[in-house]
Formats: sequence, structure tokens, C-alpha cells
Amino acid sequence: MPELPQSDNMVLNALSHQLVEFFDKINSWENSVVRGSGLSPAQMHTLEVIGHRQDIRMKELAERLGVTTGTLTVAVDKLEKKGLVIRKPHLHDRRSWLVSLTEKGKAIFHRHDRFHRDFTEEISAGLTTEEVAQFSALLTKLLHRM
Amino acid sequence: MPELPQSDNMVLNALSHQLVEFFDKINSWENSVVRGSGLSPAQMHTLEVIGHRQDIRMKELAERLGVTTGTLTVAVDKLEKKGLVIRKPHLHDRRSWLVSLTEKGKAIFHRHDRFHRDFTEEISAGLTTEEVAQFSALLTKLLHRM
DNA sequence: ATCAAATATCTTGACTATCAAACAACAATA
DNA sequence: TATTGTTGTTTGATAGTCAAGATATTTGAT
Repeated sequence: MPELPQSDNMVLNALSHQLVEFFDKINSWENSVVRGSGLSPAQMHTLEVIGHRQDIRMKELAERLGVTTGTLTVAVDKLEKKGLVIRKPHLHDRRSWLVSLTEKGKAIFHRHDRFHRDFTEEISAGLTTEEVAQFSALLTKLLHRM
Repeated sequence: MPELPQSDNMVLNALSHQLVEFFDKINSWENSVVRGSGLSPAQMHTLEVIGHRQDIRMKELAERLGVTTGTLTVAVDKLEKKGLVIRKPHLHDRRSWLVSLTEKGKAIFHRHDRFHRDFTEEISAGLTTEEVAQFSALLTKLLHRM
């Protein structure tokens, strides 16, 4: 197993802590924005995933959210009661349901998406256009390995 | 209010969705790692904050975690029962308690910190040393505005 | 020195999120 | 057809969360 040079080790250590801080700050921003919307963070996240992939099976939705189908059943029940999502039977698999956003759900989804966009603009206001492009390119490489 | 050029707008939109994806992937990685430790994500996060700032007041800990002191009282009760943290009276303010990690809590904290370090190393393995330094520098600028 | 206001923590009640396990309906395969 | 696997639901237990109220202590203004 090859050893990293000491300097690389220190950079990685610093980066690790930066990532933790970055994550925490995004997280608390997200929470404070969501709390102003009448939905819980988990509910908003559910709307987000459905919004990016309409007519999604319960099973796949649960996987993408990282919860069990049991948890999801209850969550979707509540969102359906609020009129934000709707279940439709799967045409070819009668065990399955497809979940999608209602118009009301789509409105919330798009508003939240705009919040993300505004947040991104705000935090990158200290960067030049080139630096933003650079950051995005590096992020692409990182995402490939995750 | 100045309008951004169309191309900048598109870059920001892309970056916004990249950040969401980045956040989600870190989140699910973190959750899967934590679940293997017998602690909940919230409990691990509490240990992390205490670990970085031993002898912290309940009030300040609650603020850093983004929860009310009522929530924290219950959380610290449970961590204390597990032998991971300990409350000590504040020397100069008899209303206050200082919370710190026990040896057992420190062990868990350090192990988790190493997980973060390994994760960082893994995802940045596709980057050159210079790119890692570049990414870290850009992150520093972003963190300043958050 | 006294007293009102502010602060730090804890308690309680209500609600949500979560999982695991057991179950029912249906699909896929031997 | 009979068996095995998959999809979604239900239920019981535990944890996380907040708001509101209670208690003890400190601070600040008279």
C-alpha cells in the first residue's frame, strides 16, 4: 500500500473537514428554508425526488430516499392527504403503484428548486465566472466516484 | 438589479443541481456508515460537535446542532446513559452544564473522523494533487459566504 | 440591597420519522 | 402447477423534534 507524501495527507485532512463544514452549512440552510414551508425536511426531499422522476414506483422511490418501503407508505399517505402527490396503479404490474406530483405538489417543488438556485448564486457571488466553471468541473469529477 | 448573461445563468443552474446531488450522496454515505455503529445520525452528529469543542455548554451545543435545548436535553440524557458523554457543572454559571466526551465517546468520534478522511481520499482519488488543492481553495471562498 | 427581566436548562405533550417483522397480493420461474 | 421472489402495507417500538411552561440562576436598573 503506497504512502502518500505528508503534504498530501495534510491537504486531504483539511479538505475532509471543509467538506463536513460545507455539508453542515447546506444542511442548516435547507432546514431553515424548509421549515418556512409547512413541510418537514423529509417531506420536501420526497417531493424533490418525485419531481425529478415523475411516475416513480414506491420501491424505487424508497431506494432513492434511503428508507424502507414501510416508512415510505406512511410518508406518501400523508403527502397524498395534503394533496401534493397521487398514487396511480402500475399498468403492467398490479403489485406496484406509481407516485407523481399534483399541480400543487409541482408548485412547491419548483419554488424549492428556485431556492436552491438562489442559494447557489448567493454563495458563489465571491467567485469569478471562471472559478465557478472550475468548481463545477471539479465537482463533476468527484461525483463520478461517489 | 443587473441581469446575468445567459451562459452564466446556465452554469449556475447546473451547479445548483450538482450541489444537490453532492449533498444527497454525502448524506446517504454518512447514513450508511453511521447505521453500522449502533448510533443514530443525530447522535453521531452530536458526538462530532462535542468532539470538536470539548466542555461545551448545552445552549451553544443546541445552537450548533440547530435544535432546541429541550430536544438536546433528551438527546444528551441518552448519550450519557450510553456512557459516551458526561455533564459537568459550569464553574462560574450555576445554571449551566458543560458537556464533554468520555473515553468511549472519544474513540467513536475519532473512528468516525477517520471514516470522513477515508471517504474524502476515496472520492478525490480521480483528481491530481493540484486539483485537490484547487478544490479546497474554492471551497474556502464558498464557505466564507455561508 | 431589591426586584424585574433575561438566561439556561429541564419537563411534558403532540407529532413525525424510522426500522424490523409479519402479512397479502401478485409475478416469475422451475 | 407449485414454489420462490417481489412489491407494497400494517403494526409496534424507539428516536427526534418543537412549543410551551416550569425552575433556578444571573444580570441590570433602580
